[in-house]
Formats: sequence, C-alpha cells, structure tokens
Amino acid sequence: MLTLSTPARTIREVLEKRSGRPRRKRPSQYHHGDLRRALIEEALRTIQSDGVRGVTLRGVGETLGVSRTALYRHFADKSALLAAVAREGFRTLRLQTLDAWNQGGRDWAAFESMGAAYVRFAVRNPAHYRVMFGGFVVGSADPELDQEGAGAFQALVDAIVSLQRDGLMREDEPLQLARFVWALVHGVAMLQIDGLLGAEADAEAFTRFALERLRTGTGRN
Amino acid sequence: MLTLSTPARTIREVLEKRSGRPRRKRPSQYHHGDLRRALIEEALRTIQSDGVRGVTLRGVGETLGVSRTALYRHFADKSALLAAVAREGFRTLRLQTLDAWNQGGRDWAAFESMGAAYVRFAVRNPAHYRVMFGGFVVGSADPELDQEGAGAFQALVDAIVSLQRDGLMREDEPLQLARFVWALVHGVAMLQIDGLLGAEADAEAFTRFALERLRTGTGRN
DNA sequence: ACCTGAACACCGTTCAAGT
DNA sequence: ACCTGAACACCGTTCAAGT
Repeated sequence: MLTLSTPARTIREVLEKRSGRPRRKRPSQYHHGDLRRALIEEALRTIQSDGVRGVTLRGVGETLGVSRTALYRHFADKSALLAAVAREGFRTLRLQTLDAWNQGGRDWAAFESMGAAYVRFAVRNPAHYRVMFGGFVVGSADPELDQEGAGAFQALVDAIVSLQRDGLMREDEPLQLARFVWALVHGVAMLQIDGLLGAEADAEAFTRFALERLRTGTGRN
Repeated sequence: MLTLSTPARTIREVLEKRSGRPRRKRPSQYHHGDLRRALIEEALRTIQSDGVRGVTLRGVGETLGVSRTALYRHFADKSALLAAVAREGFRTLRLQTLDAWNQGGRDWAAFESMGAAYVRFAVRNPAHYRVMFGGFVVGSADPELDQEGAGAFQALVDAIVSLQRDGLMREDEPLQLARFVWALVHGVAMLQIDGLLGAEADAEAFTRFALERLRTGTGRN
C-alpha cells in the first residue's frame, strides 16, 4: 500500500495517526476561537513584509497550519479580512495621534505633534496605510471599519474644537476644518509613501514645513 | 475538411481569406505598429469602467482581437502597461491644470482654478488617478513615467514662482511650497475618491474651502 | 518583426464531506 | 461548530513554434 507512488499527503496522514498529533503548527487552539485573531495578525505581518499583493489565502493558511479555506468560517471573503486589518490600522492611528495631542499641552504645538504622529504612522507602516486608503477594501459595507475610521477622525475634530475654544484656530465649521487638516496630512503621507517628494527632499523637514503652512497659509498678508 | 468538429478559429480563418478582410477589429494595423497604442487605450477604457482590478491581459487581448500574449511584444509586463496608462494621466493632468492657470489671469484666483482642475480630474477619473498614485506601478524604473510626473509638478512650481514674482505668495522655497500645495490637492482628491468626506459633505464646497485655507491658513492671526 | 497556443505556476471561492 | 480537500474558473508569464 505505501509504495513510492503514494502521494505525500497520504504519508503525512499515516504519520499523524501514528504520533497522535498532526505535524502542523499547533492547530488545536484554532478550535477554541482564536483563528480569526491569528488570521488578522498573519495578514498584517505579510502586508508589512511583502505588501498587500503578497497576501494570499493559501499562504496565510499554510503559515498558520490550517487549510486555505478555513478563513471562510471567520470572514466573508478576502476583502473582509483586509477590512479587519484596516480597522486595526485606524485604531492604532487614533491612539497614536491622541497620545501626541494629550502628551503635548493641547496647544498649537501639540496639534502639530498630532499631525506629525499621523504622518509618522503612515511612513512607518506604508503597506498597512495603503490597505486603509488604497481602495483594497471593496464590496464595502463593513460598519465596524467605518466606525473605527470615524473614531480616528473624531479625535481630530475634538482637537480642533479645543483649539477654537482657546482662540487658537479660525472659527470655521470644525468638520470642514477637520477635513482640510486630514486632507493635508493624508496627502503629505501619501506623497512620502509613494516616494514622490524627490530624492533631495528631507521628508521630516517637509512635514514640519507643511504643518507650519497649515497654520499660516501660503498667501502673503 | 470543414466538418462540425472544425475549431471556430479555422472557420474564421477561412472566412477571412474569403472576404479579403479579417472579421476581428482591424488587426492588420497591429502589424504596422499601433497595437501598443490600442493596448493603452483599451486598458484605460477598462480601468474607467471596471477599475484596475478589471484589467486582465486576457480581456484586453480578446477585445482587441489579439492573443493574450501579444502584449509582450510591446511591454515588458502588465505593470509596464499600467505605467504607460499612468503616464497618459500625468500628461492630461498637466494640460488641464496649465489650461486653468493660463485661462485665468495667473493671479491667485487662477491658482485656485488650477487646484480645482487638479481635483476635478481626479474625481472624474478616479480609477485612472488611482493607477497614477496607488502603487500599482511596481518594479518602477520607468523613466518616461517619472518625466511626465515631473512635468505635471513643474507646472505647479512655475505658477508658484509667478505668484511670488507678483508678490502674491510667501517667499518660501518654491519647491517646498509646491510640495505643500500638491500634498493638499492630492489629499483632497483622494478623500473624495475614497468617499471619506461623509455623506453630508458637499465635495465642491469643501474643495473651495480647502483652497481658501491654502491661502489664509487655519490659525487665528 | 510580430503573433499564437500550449503549458506552467499561481490565484479566490464553492461545496460536499468529514470530525 | 469548525475544518478539509477536491474542483472550478480564473490569473500573469514563458517559450517553442508559426508567418
């Protein structure tokens, strides 16, 4: 029965029966509910090292020691997995920007730190940031993702309202101002990630310059 | 010879010989050097209608009536085709923004028109814009793409220098100012494309607001 | 030169089946 | 409930072969 032409799969099955334990990476845990978590973390790891295009359900499954279709017990499809990864990103982004704002004195300098923290997150996690904004999450309609994104945005709105209360920022509609600031830091981050600032440009110096002009504008008064 | 089991291909070949003209979309031209052009245009059409992910070498080839590998005579790979599409985008972007700048009086209003034209191009051609900035063009090292991108950027730099000469813009380093403006319009465009402005937000009004704040800043003087 | 067609090594997803 | 394995319908790319 166990001839040379026996598929490797069959041999492994025999060995697993023998030892009483499969030879894959600790699969028993996944029967207890943390495969979902493991899938998100492995997807994120792959994204950081190889980019979004490197994420394959086959690869993720193999690394975790489960079949390539096990994922469908926890996510509707691949896009839903990426949406979960994006959600993690917005959460981290909110925590890091809020930290910069609160650590500072909630003045304009703290607001600039907040912006710098935003850009720093994007530049340090370019592939992750691209998953959050690159249009990879299709089919949409992930309410939890929308909620997490809205949470990160709200941190910005709150800071702006605070600055207005202290007479440090223009009395425009806070939402409109928040969109403006978001667009700027998003643009600064994207240009840096895409390497479009030019070789001679100092990325950090440019971020500082951009945050200064955010306050003063570019016109000559 | 021409039995029921004869492949359709053979039948078509016979018909083509008969009529003296092939039944595919004018393939004879492709022997004269415009398959490259046709591939770019068909790829762009597919991008506009179905997004980048809808572009397959098989689909493009089939529509044009050539084999799915014919492309490799004109492009190194799929990424090189997308790079050519991106190049077209930067060319159009430069022409449209320059037009807005020149049609206006080269004053600050014209500069805002230039910014609005930039955002308009992105919003009207979201999938195309994403090809230009979404990190789809990998492997990089397409000098012609870099050159076209640099050309679009130079139009912005020139406008800024002109404004400075007329005493309308701050006397900062023009390159740094150009990067700042680019980051802002890029951010505004991306947020609109990604539908991240919120349902109640008026996209055009926001663009106007953003371009005003570009001049005045957000701080309270 | 330019294009074809088969082959290769991949994909995501579905689904009946196993425990 | 949770996971598997085979099957399906796709991909991009290579390459010998045709004209």
